[in-house]
Amino acid sequence: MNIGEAAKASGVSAKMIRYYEETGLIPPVARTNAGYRIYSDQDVHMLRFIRRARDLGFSVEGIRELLGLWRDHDRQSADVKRLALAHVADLRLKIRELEDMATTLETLAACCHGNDRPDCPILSELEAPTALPTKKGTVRKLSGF
Amino acid sequence: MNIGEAAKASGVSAKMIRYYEETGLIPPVARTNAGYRIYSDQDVHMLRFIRRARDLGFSVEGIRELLGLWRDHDRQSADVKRLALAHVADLRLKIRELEDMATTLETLAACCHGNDRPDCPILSELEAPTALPTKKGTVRKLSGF
DNA sequence: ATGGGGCTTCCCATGGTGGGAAGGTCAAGG
DNA sequence: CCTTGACCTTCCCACCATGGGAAGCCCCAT
Repeated sequence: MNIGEAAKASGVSAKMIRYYEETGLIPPVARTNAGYRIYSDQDVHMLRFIRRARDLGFSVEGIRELLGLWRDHDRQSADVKRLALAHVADLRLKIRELEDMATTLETLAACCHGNDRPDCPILSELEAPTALPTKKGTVRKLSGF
Repeated sequence: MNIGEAAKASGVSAKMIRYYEETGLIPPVARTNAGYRIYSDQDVHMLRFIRRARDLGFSVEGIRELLGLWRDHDRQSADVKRLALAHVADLRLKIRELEDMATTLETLAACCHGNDRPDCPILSELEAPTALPTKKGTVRKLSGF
């Protein structure tokens, strides 16, 4: 199977497949005499695994660990669970950060007349923060997503 | 005021201040004979504005628009409100995506024994997705945050 | 006058992803 | 057999916002 077909079959773009190979997330595949990469159904299977993990928000590093466990038939499911729940914790943290931003902004917007006059509490608050419902002292750093 | 002092006073790192200047988010400031940047209280005021907007998750482009309105004393507060609410919509969308990922993973983790045996529904589902509570056909692309 | 801590610019890296150029290859149809 | 178009290869560049670090200059206090 060509890289294009593998891409279509797995949902991972050809560009990304090459990238994953280059960075060692997946092992180099066989080549034709002309240098074309050849993919087996097994390979596509793995690519779909990766794709699915990306869908769930795992970083490439996280996927590296997942793949390790996937390939290790002596793995302990507790390890997988730990990995998954750690990722959930990351997600929930990020969600809380975004939630705080959204509610703060909504509160401000609700105070804004939204008319043709220039006075606007949103800008005022950006100018001089007045300790609004943003708890825990301004999170901001989107903690590396 | 030196760039270092301005950074401390505004909460924006010196590196980022230079970057904002370079990319035209803020106008170039005056320099000493030796080429040192000099910041006025006004400048620091603007930097704090920027910092605060970043805290609320605005992109630099978004901030560019906000700054435009901020400087425009004939602005209409409706424009600010529109900008803010559009951003809230982005945030909420992103939140929903992350939420979906988290609940899917939690559901899977709940099905995993988490013991020393290798069988694990999390890996199974990554291998061959079985239409779990991920609504709306796998969002995945973290829509450009 | 010297030393330490600023400042300057410039380059590089991150993480995933896409775009595109230059060149080789393959298969189908004339 | 040759052309054409669709594929493949590698390589470089861009994004966004941020940090790290080097080389070199500058300012102030001792």
